[in-house]
Amino acid sequence: MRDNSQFSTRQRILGAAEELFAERGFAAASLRQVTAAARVNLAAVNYHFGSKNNLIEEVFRRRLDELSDRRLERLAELAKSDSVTLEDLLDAFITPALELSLDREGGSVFMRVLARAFAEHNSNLRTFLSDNYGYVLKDFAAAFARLLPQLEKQELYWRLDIAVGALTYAMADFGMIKRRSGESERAHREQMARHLIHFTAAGLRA
Amino acid sequence: MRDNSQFSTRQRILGAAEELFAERGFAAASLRQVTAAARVNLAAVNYHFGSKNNLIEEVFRRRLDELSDRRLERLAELAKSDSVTLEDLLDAFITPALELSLDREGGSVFMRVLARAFAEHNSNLRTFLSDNYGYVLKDFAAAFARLLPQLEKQELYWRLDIAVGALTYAMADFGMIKRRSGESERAHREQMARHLIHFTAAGLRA
DNA sequence: CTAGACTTCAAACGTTTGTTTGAATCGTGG
DNA sequence: CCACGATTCAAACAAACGTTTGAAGTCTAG
Repeated sequence: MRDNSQFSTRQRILGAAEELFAERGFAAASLRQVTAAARVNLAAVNYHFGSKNNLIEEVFRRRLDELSDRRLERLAELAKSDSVTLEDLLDAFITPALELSLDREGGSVFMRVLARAFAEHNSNLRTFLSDNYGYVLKDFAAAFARLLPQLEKQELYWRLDIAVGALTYAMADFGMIKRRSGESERAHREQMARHLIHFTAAGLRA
Repeated sequence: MRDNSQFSTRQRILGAAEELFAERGFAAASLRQVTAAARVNLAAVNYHFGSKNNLIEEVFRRRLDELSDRRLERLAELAKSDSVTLEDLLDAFITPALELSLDREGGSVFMRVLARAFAEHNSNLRTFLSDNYGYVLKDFAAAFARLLPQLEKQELYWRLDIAVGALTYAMADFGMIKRRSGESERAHREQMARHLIHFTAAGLRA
């Protein structure tokens, strides 16, 4: 359990909600569990966020605003160069997520929350994420298209879809590979990102 | 909504539960919603299954017993041949899932339920699935190891982990690619499987 | 120091949850 | 045709849910 006692009520709620959403899902994590973990009053959620749904969206906003910016920054940097590889492009997408997941304050937990959102097939959440952060994926898709001109559009979309799946699943640590005993969390995640780029680049080029 | 009126109470509950678990998740789908959709009495769940948790496990058992058998059958067939490719092996794993998802009675829905299970990180569900069906993955992993002898064990496990992620995500139809208007569900899913095998084989070989 | 806004708090609201109960109904073998 | 086990049913249980309330407490600008 993270110790957020030095933070404001708002931040403590967001941190506790993030952890419980990752562990139990959005529906199963109750506001009573969240406020107990954050050591704040139950009514604080509705005071600071209005509703549970708004709290969920705020959990995403807090991380995704920065993550999206960093990804687009890296993409913009690559646009200056004229010898961009597939690996560079994947790196621009993955490294910001890796850095977030290495953040001292529960970034890795958030990647699990993000993966949960993909499982919520018809919910408002998908709409919220697509409306607010869909442009990032669109920009990257365009960059991939320029880098893989031999692929038909439809063919490219299939492969990108599969790639996003692999990325989502892996960054959420849903897999069976456990961190080895002597290995730091950081080293484990960096290896994961390295394998992810290697694997996905090959799949896209195939 | 499927019409299961010709089936027994038990089967109707399993069908309705499968659909609602896929759509809303295990916690958010209530027994009242399930029994209403199945048009049976609320108490029928506890009469036939004992508890909600047992119902959840039974939803998996109903599909996974057969799916696991089919996968291992295909794997056994490949063992007879002496010119097995990576694509053959992936096909042995993917095609049974594809056939299940093309089943008349909601097989495609089940793949979404299965993907939900991966998001349940610490729950009993992961243990239940690993204890009862983990041997399938183990057998396939051994076959992949024989086919990719140049890869170190650890390296292979990384790639298989990523491949399982791509498979899970894609077969659950979590991605953004929608079925084209003129295209049948069957054709869409067959294309998906084809791309999946192609992409994953390249990633494993890379 | 006080007025006024901001924040926290315990308590309660009406719903909904999974589960249990005992009676009613069904279906079949003797 | 009756009896008995299997199934279905409406009703109720305590517990947990998200949300609202109004008072108590905290903090800061004037």
